[in-house]
Amino acid sequence: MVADTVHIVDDDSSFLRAMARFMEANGYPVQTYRSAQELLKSKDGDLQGCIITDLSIPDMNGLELQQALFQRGFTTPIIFLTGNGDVSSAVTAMKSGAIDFLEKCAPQERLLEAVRKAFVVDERMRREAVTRSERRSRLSSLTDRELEVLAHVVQGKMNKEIASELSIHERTVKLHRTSITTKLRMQSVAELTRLWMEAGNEVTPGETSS
Amino acid sequence: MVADTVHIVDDDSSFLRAMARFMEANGYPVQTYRSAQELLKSKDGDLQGCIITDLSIPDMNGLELQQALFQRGFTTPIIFLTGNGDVSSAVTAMKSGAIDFLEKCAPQERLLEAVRKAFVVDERMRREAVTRSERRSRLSSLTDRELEVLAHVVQGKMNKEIASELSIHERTVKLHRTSITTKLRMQSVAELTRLWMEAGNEVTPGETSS
DNA sequence: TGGGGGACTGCCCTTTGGGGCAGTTGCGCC
DNA sequence: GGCGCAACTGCCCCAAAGGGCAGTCCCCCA
Repeated sequence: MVADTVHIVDDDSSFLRAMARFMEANGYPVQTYRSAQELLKSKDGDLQGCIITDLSIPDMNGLELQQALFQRGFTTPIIFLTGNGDVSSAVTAMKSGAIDFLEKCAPQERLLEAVRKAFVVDERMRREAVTRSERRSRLSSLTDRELEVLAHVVQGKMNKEIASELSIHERTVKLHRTSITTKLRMQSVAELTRLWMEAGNEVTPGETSS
Repeated sequence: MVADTVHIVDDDSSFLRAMARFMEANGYPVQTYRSAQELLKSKDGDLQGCIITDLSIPDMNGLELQQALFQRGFTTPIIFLTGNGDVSSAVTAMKSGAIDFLEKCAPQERLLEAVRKAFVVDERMRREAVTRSERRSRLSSLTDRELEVLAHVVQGKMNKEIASELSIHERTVKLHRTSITTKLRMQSVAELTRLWMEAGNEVTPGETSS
């Protein structure tokens, strides 16, 4: 798949061609689809870049397409471009996270601006997803027991506390900790805490055995 | 100021009265304003709850009111309710963070739903702002030097490293650390790291010696 | 002019963390 | 049955953290 493509969905093929030419003229790789299904089926991996769709397309309307993409886990930013837009649809689309909702008569500069913004958003979300999953996978290299110990460590507990709460010996806790820091290549509690939080984990206080 | 009020802005006084009655009938405290200025001036502290505004009000339009509130630091959720809405205004409003953009002919249930959502959002933002500023103020009880040391601590550096980077003695670093943990009432690096991050500070790697 | 606070140093002690070495147990797998 | 792996324990050592006590500067403020 080509990186950062403008995916255009519209059943009006002359409009589709014109829009494709316009985007290409502005330096964007383009892929066109005559229906929502066509787009959903063509998902080779994922859709990178952004989607420009008409509100009323043959099989499902644009809002349904938006939902369908969302449910399939796509986060590709969507720009609605429609001839017959109404306030209600526009609001629904925006609530669901659309980048913009333009009428076909809108100035081209508005559209280009939306595309630029969409690309920025896509890039950011993509990058965040990568680092998040990278952190998750690093954590998943730990055994269950090690994760359990780590959960206590990031709460700032001492080895002896962890030991008593897990009903194991302090020496064993130390052993898990060295294993954790070795696997994750982190020496300090501060780094572990950051990794833990940035991987999206919650720091649950638990019972502090006073 | 009364907690969790529905603030209604509209220049049509008969509509304003009707809407006020409707909201009160649904159990919400209400305050009414005949213009944007009236709302902006009446800000006794801050506006708690949500704002329902017409798009076209005498002095400034609803979108301008939204901007004005934003610039004054208000985060009160806004619901637009308009008779003559167009797609473009709706999109602008939603982009700027409006909770909803309804037409006056919309079913009342939609409006109530929007108000409920707005209240939830307001409550959440308010709570987050409180904890954030609470954390900030706790950090601000530290001296400059202590903050400097803390910045190094949350990077997971050892006392001797911090000492050499600040060109002071290790004993002094320890001293600052005890002062920090005493003032903040936190014993562990993990807790300090969390506080640091949740207060919105960045953990700047800095130069790791060696 | 004296007092208080912040930053700093030096000595000395205890607790905690980290880890080497040696060993046991239990589980799954070829 | 032998092998690897995870979990676990015990002993021993060193390094780092934490902190008490005593003291020095320096600056600001009553």
